[in-house]
Amino acid sequence: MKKPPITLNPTEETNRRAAIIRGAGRLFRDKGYAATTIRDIAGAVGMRSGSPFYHFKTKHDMLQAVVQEGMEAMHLAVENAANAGLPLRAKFEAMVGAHLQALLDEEGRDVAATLLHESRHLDPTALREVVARRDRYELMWRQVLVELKQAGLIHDDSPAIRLFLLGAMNWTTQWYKNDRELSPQQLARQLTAFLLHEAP
Amino acid sequence: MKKPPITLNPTEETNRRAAIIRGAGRLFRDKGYAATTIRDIAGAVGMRSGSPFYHFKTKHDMLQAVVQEGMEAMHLAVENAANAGLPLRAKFEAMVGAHLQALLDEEGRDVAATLLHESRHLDPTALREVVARRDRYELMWRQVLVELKQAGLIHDDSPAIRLFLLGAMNWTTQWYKNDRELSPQQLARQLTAFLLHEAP
DNA sequence: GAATACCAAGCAAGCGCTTGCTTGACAAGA
DNA sequence: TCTTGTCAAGCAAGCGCTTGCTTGGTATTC
Repeated sequence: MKKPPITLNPTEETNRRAAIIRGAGRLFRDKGYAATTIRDIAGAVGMRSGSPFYHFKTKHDMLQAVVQEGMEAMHLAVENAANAGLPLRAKFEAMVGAHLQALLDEEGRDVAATLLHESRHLDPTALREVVARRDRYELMWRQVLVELKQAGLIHDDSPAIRLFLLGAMNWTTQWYKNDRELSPQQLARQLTAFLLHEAP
Repeated sequence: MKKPPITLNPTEETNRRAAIIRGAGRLFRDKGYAATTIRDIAGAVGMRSGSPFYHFKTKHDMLQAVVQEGMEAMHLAVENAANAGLPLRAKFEAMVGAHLQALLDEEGRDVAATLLHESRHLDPTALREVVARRDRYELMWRQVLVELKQAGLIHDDSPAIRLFLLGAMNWTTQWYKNDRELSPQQLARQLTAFLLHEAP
């Protein structure tokens, strides 16, 4: 049905749809989905209030697009870290680093935070998709925790511990400032060492 | 200015102001502040849409009251645990248990979750108060982490580790179900043992 | 009869979204 | 080369509805 005249680089600034997703993500992260108006989003990309609806059917669809992008980015980043062929301890730290970087780095932190904090405003169908994908994501963490326990590096790999770990990482969106001295990778090193009870 | 006719038990169901706070807290937790309407809140306590304004000047004031109650409950619970004269390890577990219980138990979980997730909708003045109080709250955690390190039970008591710990606990609001087999106290025991690297 | 607690009704502003129309770029036909 | 037609992209205007909040009135209680 759609046939763009020339298939150019989709990251081009000329791609207005992507610009709307980025602007919406930014606003959803800053003020929340419900408190963000279409006029806010349109203004953020230099449009008038009716124009975003040329690219998206509803405001809800914009949220869905932002969340989708957040899921893909996080899953991909951690999957790459898990499959890089690293030895166990380094793999674990790399996964923590990938999760934190996707969550905190300038590029991508808006969509990731929207995924974490605004998914509840999705309709039931879209929410089910998010939950299913999150379950697949957590499988990777379940697996690495099993390996860590088998190696004797931790003593508990139960679901509660996995959720505590994910919580420790996800909560960074609430306190991490990008102007800090600590990079996401340094944070990952510090958290990993602490969890594995390594002496300094 | 306000002078209640009889200072009776404030948990009495006849205290409509407290009922509004509870109902609002419930809704703020479930749908978020911005997505909750005055009509929702009024309906939750059996009023018409204009009546809550007899007890609160604005919707924002309702949020402020809910957050205030959440802060007092959490601070008091953990403070009691910290000052109960327990030995170090037991004190730490008691503090974790108090924090989790305030966050997860039926009574109080709505206001606590609102404190954690909706404070950003407060105006700058009210927000400063929340931040100041949170800083005093975190002092208690900073202190116990220092003691744990001195005792050799952990190897890192830096700010990042403290924030990771608080994040692990705070994120439970996103996954804990009250119909679970695990109570907040059991969760506290499990998390404490894991962090202190205790063998099973 | 004053104070308390609420209701019925409604107002102004803002909301998501729709509509009819304009604009600039591009390609094809004469 | 000039016209003609098409299309993506967006604008101006506004519709119907919801929002937070106000107002005037009314039971009930002391």
